[in-house]
Amino acid sequence: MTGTTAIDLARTLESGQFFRWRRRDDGFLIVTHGRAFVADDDLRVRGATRAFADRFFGPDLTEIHQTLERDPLLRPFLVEGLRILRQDPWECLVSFVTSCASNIPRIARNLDSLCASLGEPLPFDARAMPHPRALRDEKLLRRLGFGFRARHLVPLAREVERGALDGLDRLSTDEARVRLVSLPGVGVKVADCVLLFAYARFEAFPIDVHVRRAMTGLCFGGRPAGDRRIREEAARRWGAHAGVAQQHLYVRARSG
DNA sequence: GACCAGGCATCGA
DNA sequence: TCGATGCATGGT
Repeated sequence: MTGTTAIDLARTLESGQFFRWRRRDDGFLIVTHGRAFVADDDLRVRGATRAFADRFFGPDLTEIHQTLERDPLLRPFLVEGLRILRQDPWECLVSFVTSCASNIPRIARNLDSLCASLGEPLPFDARAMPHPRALRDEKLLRRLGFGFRARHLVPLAREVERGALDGLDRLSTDEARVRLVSLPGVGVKVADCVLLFAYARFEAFPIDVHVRRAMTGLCFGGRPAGDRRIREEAARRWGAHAGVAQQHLYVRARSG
């Protein structure tokens, strides 16, 4: 038993939760947790242990999927094989601060530039996400194309260096969110992405423009609803699995 | 040349 | 607590 049943790797990587991957002839190059490895559609892995890859791929969601299917409103939005990856918290934090008012190709490009410029070399010609102490120069980040996002990244890195993420995994989701939101450049949406994609808090429900549109159409008859009501509705419908539902909604809302 | 993008911080009502 | 605005830049 590998723990990697029922995963569509391509669909999962393309779902906008993780940006440090690239297609190759022989599979996908994945850079995470300071390492680089290659995985193919059959989940054969090179450059990492089975256990490392499986942990990154996240837990099997078959049971959660079956639970979500019972919601007739959500059922048409569900896609097969979509996982919630388990990312490195710092790497995930940088990624979603960078995602602010951006788009997936640009986010990936920004992060690649950052890693090429400041990251340690890895196998497969990859570069790691730089350590927080390496993010010292806002002007460099602006030259790399981060725009106004550069403003927060240096102070954010300093806070992380001082231990802002230490022990976060032992806090409740609400407590962890409070701490994340206190960091520079981190609002509720970015915090929820980090909680969902790095800490496997499946109750976290990031609301971006696509999910907001999908939810107002789905649950509020197309009438505008505040994020507070959307969050309450998601919690009421899907509870501890709201974040998983969110990722399906996001994928479908973007692909049409 | 608007308009929008996996938002956040700030300010005024 | 809510709505408007500025923030950089690239794509449509």
